[in-house]
Amino acid sequence: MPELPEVETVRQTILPSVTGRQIDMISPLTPGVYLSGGLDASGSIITDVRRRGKYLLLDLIPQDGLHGPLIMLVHLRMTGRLLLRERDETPPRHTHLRLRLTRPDQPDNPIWLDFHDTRRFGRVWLLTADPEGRPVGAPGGYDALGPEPLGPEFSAAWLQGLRDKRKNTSLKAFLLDQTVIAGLGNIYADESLFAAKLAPYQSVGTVSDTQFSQLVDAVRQVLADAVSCQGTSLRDYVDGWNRKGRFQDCLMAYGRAGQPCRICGTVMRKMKLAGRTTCWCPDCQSS
DNA sequence: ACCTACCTGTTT
DNA sequence: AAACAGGTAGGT
Repeated sequence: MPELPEVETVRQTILPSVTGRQIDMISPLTPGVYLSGGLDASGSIITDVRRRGKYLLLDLIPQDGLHGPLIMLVHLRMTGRLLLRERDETPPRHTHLRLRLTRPDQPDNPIWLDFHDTRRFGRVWLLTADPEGRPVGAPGGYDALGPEPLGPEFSAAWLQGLRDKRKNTSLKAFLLDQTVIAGLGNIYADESLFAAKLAPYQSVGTVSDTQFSQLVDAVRQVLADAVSCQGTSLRDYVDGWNRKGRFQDCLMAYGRAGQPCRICGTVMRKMKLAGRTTCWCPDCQSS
């Protein structure tokens, strides 16, 4: 489900409700989903919610004075959700972790934050933080993440520097590689290539400097638009208050095979690339 | 770079 | 019954 715009929207929706609250109870409901590594989050105060690629990081300060800062690292994978609740209702099916959160000055006015995941691919890790606020011992992909696409290090120069090493890979596979760009998935890779007017099967080695520059602009534009629409809700995705996004109404490429291109009217096509269904306009994206 | 596995639910 | 779904890790 969630790519950068959806994860960012979840971050923004839960941030004001959880910041400053204390985790006064933590309930793992399904074995294997919450990996605490022997650490204990209960009693910690949540001081911030950050995002890196498709990961969310809840910054925690333990109150026992015995431990340094902790980070609760969350990856929603395909169908994960973080849901705020104002009542202690029975956890719905597929709820795997529940946090009870109170304000230290209002201990009798709790809210709950549930991790819900139909397919159970998602994970929540509890990790220590290093002095720079980075998680220690994060799962494999985290430390290898490439630049944030909406940040300054993501540039045509960065992509050009990868061109030789990755010359034979398709642009689609390139954009899905989290070490190249952190946060794109199947939807926004297709949307970015459409916006850049580049064919998804074009090999990286044949992309010009000008085209890389167009691609950088396209990725930034698409992601910024999708964030401002609070993400794409096709099936499962909702924000922290169980609300759908609106970007599904703005899709130009993803899921549009067989339908007319919204620019030129040509019938959109699809092919399998990097193991994922890929949709493109054979006219606008001819390269 | 490709496969398969991990899961459940929905659509064909 | 089979294919497919927003993702990633592990093996080849």
